[in-house]
Amino acid sequence: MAEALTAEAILAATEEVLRRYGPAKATVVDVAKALGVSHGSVYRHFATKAALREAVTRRWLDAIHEEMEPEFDREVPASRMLGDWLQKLFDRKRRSHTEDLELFTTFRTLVGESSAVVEYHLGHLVGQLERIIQAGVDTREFVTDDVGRTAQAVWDATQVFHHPAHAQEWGNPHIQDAFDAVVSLVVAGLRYNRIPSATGDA
Amino acid sequence: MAEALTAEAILAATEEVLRRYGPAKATVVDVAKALGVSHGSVYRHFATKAALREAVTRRWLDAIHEEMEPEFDREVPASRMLGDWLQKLFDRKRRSHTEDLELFTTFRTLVGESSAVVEYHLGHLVGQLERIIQAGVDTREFVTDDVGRTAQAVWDATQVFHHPAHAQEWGNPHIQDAFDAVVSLVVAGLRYNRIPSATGDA
DNA sequence: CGACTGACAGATATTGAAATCTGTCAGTTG
DNA sequence: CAACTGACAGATTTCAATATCTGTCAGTCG
Repeated sequence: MAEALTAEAILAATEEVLRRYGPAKATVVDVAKALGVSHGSVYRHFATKAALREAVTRRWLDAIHEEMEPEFDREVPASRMLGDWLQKLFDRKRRSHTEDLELFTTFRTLVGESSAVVEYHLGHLVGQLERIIQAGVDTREFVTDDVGRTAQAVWDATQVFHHPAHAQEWGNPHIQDAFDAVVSLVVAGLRYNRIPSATGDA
Repeated sequence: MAEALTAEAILAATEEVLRRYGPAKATVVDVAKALGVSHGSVYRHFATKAALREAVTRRWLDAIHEEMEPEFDREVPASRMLGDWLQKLFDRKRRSHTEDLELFTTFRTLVGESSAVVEYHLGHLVGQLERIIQAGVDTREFVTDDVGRTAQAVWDATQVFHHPAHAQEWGNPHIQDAFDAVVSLVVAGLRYNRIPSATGDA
């Protein structure tokens, strides 16, 4: 009674409950129980269970945004920045998959529930990629007609290394080799690539 | 009674039953019923239900091999062959997804059941890619230190356009654009790519 | 004698009744 | 009066009984 119930406290409790029981068993009643309040109170802050889960998902994804935010340094070539950024993303995903499979699975389920949040998240990451590629274009290291389109292509070409549907492949001992090969291919492509625009000419 | 029960007839009936009832409902009893025999007879030809399903899967995948077999023509540049091959594979997958979603889903389920067959299938397709890339290397159109490794990289980079886990994205109206962008990037990479070998130097 | 049947045991799937959960809201409390 | 409770209706999930399926094999048939 001493403290007022905040949205933040509910989110923290929800994360805890999700981690404990998994996405299939976690209920709003569980969250309320963990907070020592009635489940009706939770509904003062989140209109539905789906909204509550979505808020947790958004929080998790925002943490990734922040961690992945690229730092620009004129001394570092764009190809290096790009490789490091992709490696960092891959490492993060792979680590969370191997070190806490249960949480990873929970996360994947939640992500599958709120496509709007995910779309925003993906757009944000591709935006970071775009800025790195733009830096490469500015220094003449990369060549492309359409930075946004190319950033999306790089994202698409590396899906195997960050899309959760491919998580089981991340345990393969040769996966780092495969990653290096794809990044190398993509970087080579960026050095001399002119993607014909959808409406443009050759 | 006139005709003896053949493995071939059982496979055809199994395909029909799978198409009709889906992978979850299709039973060995259904297959036997469709053939007008007791289900015990089916077990004379296939040791288990899993083996039966696997045989159907192998058959389907073999049909893809055959259809995808590249034709070599010295007049056609390797980049064109590669693009056409990838486009053909993408079209085939996308078409089967949009035109007969139910069968596609059934197919995906079966594929998920027999990893050994799938591994063989993937190896076979990557082998076809390898031959195309080798043709490009022979004509100096492509540059690479390791054709097998590069073929795998091209495969990995285009997963979004053939891995069934990404099927829902194939309905996106901009998917062909995304495909073109990735293929263009990959082809540009092949024109000047030296993937540092795992143990080699820069 | 080789191809097939049909009854069987154990494993798996289906079903429907009971329990639990979600979302609402009139009422309680400080 | 703002924050919360707890009882409620309808939706969803659980669970145990029941039915079906898989895989085997002794026995039938031509």
